[in-house]
Amino acid sequence: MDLLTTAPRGTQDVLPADSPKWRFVEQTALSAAEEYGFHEIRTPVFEHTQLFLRGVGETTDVVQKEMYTFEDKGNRSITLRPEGTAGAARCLLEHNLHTDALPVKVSYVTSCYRYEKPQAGRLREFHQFGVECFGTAAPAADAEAILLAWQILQRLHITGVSLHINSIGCPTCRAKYHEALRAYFAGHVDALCDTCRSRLERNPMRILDCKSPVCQGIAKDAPRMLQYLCDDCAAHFEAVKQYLHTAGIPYEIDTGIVRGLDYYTRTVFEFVSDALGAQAVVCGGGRYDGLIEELGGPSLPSLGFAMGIERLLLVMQAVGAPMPGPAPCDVFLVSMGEQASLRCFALASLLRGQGIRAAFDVVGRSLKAQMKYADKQGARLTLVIGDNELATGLATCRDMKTGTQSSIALDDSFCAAVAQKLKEG
RNA sequence: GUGGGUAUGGCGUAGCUGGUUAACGCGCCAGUUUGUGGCACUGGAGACCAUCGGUUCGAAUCCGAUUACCCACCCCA
Repeated sequence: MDLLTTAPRGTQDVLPADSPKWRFVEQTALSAAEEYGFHEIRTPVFEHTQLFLRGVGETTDVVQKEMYTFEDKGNRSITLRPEGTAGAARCLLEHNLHTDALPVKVSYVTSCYRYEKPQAGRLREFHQFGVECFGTAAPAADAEAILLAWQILQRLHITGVSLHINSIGCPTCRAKYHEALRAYFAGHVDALCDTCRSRLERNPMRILDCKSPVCQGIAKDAPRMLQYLCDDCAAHFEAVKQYLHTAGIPYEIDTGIVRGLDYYTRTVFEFVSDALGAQAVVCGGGRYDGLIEELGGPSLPSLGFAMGIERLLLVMQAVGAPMPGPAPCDVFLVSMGEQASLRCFALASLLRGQGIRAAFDVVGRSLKAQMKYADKQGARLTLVIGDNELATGLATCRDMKTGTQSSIALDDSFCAAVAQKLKEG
């Protein structure tokens, strides 16, 4: 393997042909969020390791085996962010944003880092668009965030996604439920698969989601979280569903949804695509009422969600959603000879000053080769300038679509004349 | 971290019962039009067949290891 010409495992370059797609997705998400009152923040790529240990949870897979953690030269333990919420929460507390009118609503586009085994839709460096809404316990906020996610998917023309929601309760009722689950599965320990047996202690809710037919058979009759929700949690969940109903968003209750990050409480949701393979969750989020306090802040019930940009792009590709490509050249100035080249150089600059995408030959190619190149760049117009044109002060203008040619004066009216030609085309 | 698959010029592929100069399409460069693109035709550049090692008189073709990618588990965006 060539270390100099091969990017590290699980990373991806975004090439010129694709960057417009990225910008389209990011801008669509960010501006939709803005309509909902979420304003962009930018936080560091790395944070103190401690933040993620506390925020994400020490028992989670993400923290235990997937973080890029290192010591800097000042012997501080530093970690490349594995997700966006913890950093956003830290930012909120550090700048006392929560002392302003609540809720505080923020959005972001960030790169995240997780040391995982890469596969389709799963990278070591990946990008998330996310929003966080700090400081409200009301179910309307849950529904609003879900509606925003839904809106973004619509605007990206992503079809074939379904919304799955669940409530995992508050720490109190969840603990009771875990007990009930363990008691139930204890009677079937021997039949469970190896992974599920290890899940029994760590996270028994995961067993409900096991792919093994045997485990599924056992899990079928297991108690459900929803039965164990305390009155407050149950009422909250009901209200969220009511808002969703009002918004006309179709959803299904999926008791298998258990977010893998410790901070989640009550509402959790996922948007799942039917066009992707195993990594089909395109958006995931939920409520995290205890996180801010866990980080040393005040009690500040909050929620948020994140979308994987690479995954969004994959689905868009799969469902044939329209995506922009690189902007084509408007005008290509074909030059012959050194004098003409100097003139084209100046003229191109003038056109660019008017917001026209102009290019000229910087290779020294033949007229024919320049024409060919202009065509490849998608130029709508070519302007040929050689000794004749320099002498007469009239450039030959060729419409690349129709092939018709005309003259454009190389005087003060030049830019306006070119702009007019472009408008006609 | 576990299991399975794949690896040939820039891209997509053929060749793979081992045997002289590794083929095709697209792309790139040039010519057919010595001041004009898109089509067509002609020519050209570009690959020690992922890497390392082994079997053999001889390997892109067989074997092993490594790496990367893909798929599934796990986990998640």
